[in-house]
Amino acid sequence: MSIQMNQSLSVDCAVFGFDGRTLKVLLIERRYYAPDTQLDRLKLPGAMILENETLPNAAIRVLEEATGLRKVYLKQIDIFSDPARVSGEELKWINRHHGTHSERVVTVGYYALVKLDDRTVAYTTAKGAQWVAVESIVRLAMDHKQILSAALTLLCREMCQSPVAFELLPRKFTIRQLQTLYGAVLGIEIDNRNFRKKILASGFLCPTSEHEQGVAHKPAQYYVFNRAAYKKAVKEKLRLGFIDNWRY
Amino acid sequence: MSIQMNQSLSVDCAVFGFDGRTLKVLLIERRYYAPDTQLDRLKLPGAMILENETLPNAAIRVLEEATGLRKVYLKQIDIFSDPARVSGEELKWINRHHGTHSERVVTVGYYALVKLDDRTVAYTTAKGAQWVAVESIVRLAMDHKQILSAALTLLCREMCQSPVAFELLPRKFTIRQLQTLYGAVLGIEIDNRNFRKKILASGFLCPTSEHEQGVAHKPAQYYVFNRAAYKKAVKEKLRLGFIDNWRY
DNA sequence: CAAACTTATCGTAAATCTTACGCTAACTAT
DNA sequence: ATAGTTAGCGTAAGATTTACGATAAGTTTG
Repeated sequence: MSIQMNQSLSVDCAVFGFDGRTLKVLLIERRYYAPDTQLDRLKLPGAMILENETLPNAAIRVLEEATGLRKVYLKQIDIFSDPARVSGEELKWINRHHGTHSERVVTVGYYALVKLDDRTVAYTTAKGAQWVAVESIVRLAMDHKQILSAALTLLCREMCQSPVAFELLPRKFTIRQLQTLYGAVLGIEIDNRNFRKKILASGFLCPTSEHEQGVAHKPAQYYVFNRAAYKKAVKEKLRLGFIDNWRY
Repeated sequence: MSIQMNQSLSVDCAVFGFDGRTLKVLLIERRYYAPDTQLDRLKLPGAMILENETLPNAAIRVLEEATGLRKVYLKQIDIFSDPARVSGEELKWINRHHGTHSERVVTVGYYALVKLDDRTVAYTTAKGAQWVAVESIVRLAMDHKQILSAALTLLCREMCQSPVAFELLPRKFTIRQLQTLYGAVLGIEIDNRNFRKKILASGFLCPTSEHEQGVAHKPAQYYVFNRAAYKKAVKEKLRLGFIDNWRY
């Protein structure tokens, strides 16, 4: 029993985006130091934590580096502290890549939600990163597939319990877009009439004067998320419930 | 910009217990290495992470050391990674206490729920630890008050969304005990008739053949928590909801 | 251009759930 | 015996959820 030595602390980020149809995650190709090794090619963006930096700040730094965005929704997933989570070739790669001599790397997973607009897509692809449909991902470098799975589980829960969905949509969106997003992430079919009713009843959506254009059906109105109304509502009511709601 | 050196990773645990009236937390008195310093006396149980140990395992180790219990409900609260969260005298104390030379200590907070039975109380008090009513705590060593506050916030949420309350009660309990616990932790008054209805409707409680004895009113029946029924229910239904429940 | 197709948006009624609260039962303490 | 307490049952009003009908407003097709 001894206190550990040469351990490193890193952050890895699962960055999610929604293209209107499916949920995507940002992956980067890692540079091999030994091209003949059988290491997986794609990984989540991540970095070692720096001196005088909190973990959330490290995640923000990684996010800005990867997407060019400063204000993104960020949430911690979990800590991945299995002593063997990176070892062998993977550990060598990390030490080479970062110029460290770590025997162990504990990482903190974060997930981020970004709006997949042209600017962001241009920035990330210019950096050689890729937006990959989440369902199609089978393996990733190190234990990043595990981190991604944990991120997805948490995202589903968060989507049901707080208005994080809006982080994935443009500022102005239609109710149908919101519905499609919920359906895609949760993997469920949603009745559009009841969805609309429930969402509008919340009072968190403000209609704009704009409507869709050029769609092959009745054009839908655009809405914006009213964060102030949400925060106010949280303060007062809203106890979400195991065995349903408590509103005693 | 350099990778950090001499950092340590620790775990700290907020261990909660319920004595039938109020929520309590386990605090330990720390040994001073310089009795004249003005450091706070009480702290949460914690430890440095060992080589070849995951963080959850470190928390389990701390818990067993503090309470003698092996199987306790454990949940991660958050990571406390402010570079200045321990510094000056506090940092000196830590290095002295653990025989380290760290410049920085990142800690992972956990909260634990234990049944405050005679055996556990005897064990902890024999160790010099104390069960302190949560509302009465004003300050703690280092940033442990902050960790405790974060633990409480999370506990409230968890109590509403999953059946963690049973971890704080004896195996056999009355519905009134459960109600008192919810009321105490959430700080709300609960109508006993509706509470009973809601709890029983969940199907997660099994009646036993035993009843209270020697109470100055109609003796209540004892129930046990049916974990299997709960797990089964989770698998099927139960999407808890922002803007209420989704059951489409 | 009319018909077909698609989604938006409004409604409504049945079913289910929540909430407030009355009432009797069964104990102990006085 | 009486008062005081909580257990435990029930019920009715009010909200919410759910399933689904119907019309509106565009584009695409023939």
